[in-house]
Amino acid sequence: MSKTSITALQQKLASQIIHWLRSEHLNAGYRLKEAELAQRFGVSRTPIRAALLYLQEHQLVRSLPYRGFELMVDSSELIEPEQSTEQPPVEEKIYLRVLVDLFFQELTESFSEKEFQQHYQLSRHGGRTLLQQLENDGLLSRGQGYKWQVNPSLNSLQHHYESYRCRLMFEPAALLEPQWQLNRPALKQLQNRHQAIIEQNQPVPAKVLFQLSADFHEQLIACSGNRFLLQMMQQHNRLRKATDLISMQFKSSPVKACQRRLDIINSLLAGDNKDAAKQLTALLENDIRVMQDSYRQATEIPKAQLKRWLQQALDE
Amino acid sequence: MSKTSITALQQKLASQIIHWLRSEHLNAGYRLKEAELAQRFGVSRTPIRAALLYLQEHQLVRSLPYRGFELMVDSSELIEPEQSTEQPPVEEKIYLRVLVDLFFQELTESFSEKEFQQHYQLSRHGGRTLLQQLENDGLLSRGQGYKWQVNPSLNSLQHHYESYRCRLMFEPAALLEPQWQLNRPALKQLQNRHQAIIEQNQPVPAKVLFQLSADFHEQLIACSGNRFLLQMMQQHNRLRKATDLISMQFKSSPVKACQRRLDIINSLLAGDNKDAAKQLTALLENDIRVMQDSYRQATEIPKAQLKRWLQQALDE
DNA sequence: AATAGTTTTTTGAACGTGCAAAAGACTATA
DNA sequence: TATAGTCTTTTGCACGTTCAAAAAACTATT
Repeated sequence: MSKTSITALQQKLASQIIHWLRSEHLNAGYRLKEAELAQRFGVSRTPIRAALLYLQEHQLVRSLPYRGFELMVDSSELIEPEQSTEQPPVEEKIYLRVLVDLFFQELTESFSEKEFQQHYQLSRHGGRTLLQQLENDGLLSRGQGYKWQVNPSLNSLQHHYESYRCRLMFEPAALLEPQWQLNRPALKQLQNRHQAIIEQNQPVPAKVLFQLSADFHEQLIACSGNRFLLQMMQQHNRLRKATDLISMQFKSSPVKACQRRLDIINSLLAGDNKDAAKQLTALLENDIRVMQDSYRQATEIPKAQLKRWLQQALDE
Repeated sequence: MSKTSITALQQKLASQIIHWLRSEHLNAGYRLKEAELAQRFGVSRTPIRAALLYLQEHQLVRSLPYRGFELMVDSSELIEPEQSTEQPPVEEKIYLRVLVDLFFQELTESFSEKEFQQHYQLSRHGGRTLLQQLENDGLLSRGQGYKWQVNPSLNSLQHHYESYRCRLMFEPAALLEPQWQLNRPALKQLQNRHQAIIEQNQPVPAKVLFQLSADFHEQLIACSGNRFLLQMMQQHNRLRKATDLISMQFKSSPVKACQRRLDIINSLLAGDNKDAAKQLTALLENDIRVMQDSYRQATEIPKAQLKRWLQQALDE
């Protein structure tokens, strides 16, 4: 089995093909046609072909020369082959490093693009892209001349406070939108993930807890069908990751947090959005307090200690 | 008087210097020191020097060799020299063209970066930047492979509807933020601009009306001191420009619109934010109706006609 | 005719280069 | 010594080039 290299697009297509097969309940023997798949997923035959060859390597399909590819197992048994080295995009990691440095005020308040690149060991292109992203998210802004500035949040407490005030406006409101539409399967899934954590009474990695929270908020907003709100929610999730992970070192009552969210999910599943909105408001207000407390406590703890915690939370 | 070329930064610094002189009430004879100014504005001496030479060309300062520059008029009489060719950035014009094409559904739903560049006669770099901007604003999104897609707003009515629903959540709420702080001079200025239009009973270019509306909403949000909200408001102002200009061809009751906004300004100046928030909600709800009506009417009018109007509105 | 195999063309990300402008070091003059 | 004048280095933008991969055209096989 030759380890053919595979690009991101090809990976993605392979995955899409599998999901599609499953959603159509197709069984062994089904003939996959390159052209058809290419059309369906809006790409040319080239990457589809590569994806199929990749699936063939994993014994999921078989090439019938000049007649297409044949599905070799029933779709119900299809399992997406793990990508060899589950690569959490390097990009994101560095974004997090910047957030951390901002939290610890370890980014000189004014610096050039080059300094930035070197500090984070980025290529010129990568540095540029990241700076743009950070500017977009309101963390940095172009200074005069060749300078970049850390946005004068002084400490980033103010920044996060503003983020929460903003969320407090649109998150509960989103649930009450006339166009809001329950996505039952997605919510059920969230429900399960929460219940699992509550029941299994063991410690869970902070990273996982954060992801759960992020997915929760994002999913709720997604149901509003409003792209602007969703985009905004994603931005805020990105921003709060570093501080939230730090926060968790202080409060660490994951069960309680899960329970709050679970209550909201249940209200939504019961169709009582009004109640859910109220609970969501309370949840956010509570989060603000926790965040502010964390900041206060963080000042009383040696930086080195905090960093060690954070590093640990990110690694595990 | 040699017409020395001047960069954007130098222009900006010249302008900043003048504003600073005015704010400090400095008078003729004051000695401007390069190093000091450079420090104050966070740049090196090089661009400051260029800015001062530029001001010298306009007889506002005079170089005293080896001893600095001398202010030649009292700051109260200082007038910022007009930049020769008031250049409304080309970039923005093309952004608008794209908005228009989206409105008229004249952008094939899927295209490559190159096609885009060629269609709008952009350099590769310019095209790239613009696409990124449009992606950021949620109008386009990367498709698979080499494709870009127009976001499936089908018609962009839905898109604008979502934009308004979003604004309806955060604009009135912003006025009620505890941190909201009246910026009296700015609001007074807005008040004047509105009154001028109401009193002088002549037609005003649609472009000017739009800018007034945009500034109004932006200023109100700016008082909340919340960067996220401000950023969002700016995004939405950018997005609605094309459709609003078209809308104005239908309703064109600028006096009424100005009066509504003026009422809100007055409420705010009187310190009654609660009332202002209510009025703002009503205003936005009204705008939604107008927008929807416009779309309906637009379908009944030949495209060519609509385009002529729009072009006119943009040109005048 | 339908479909895959093969080849050619097009695309866009990454990297390099040149240049104008900004930053910074050094010098000259009051 | 304080300040501007001059020179050198650094910076980042715009543009060009390269290359893997996607798109598209063409050919071969059933």
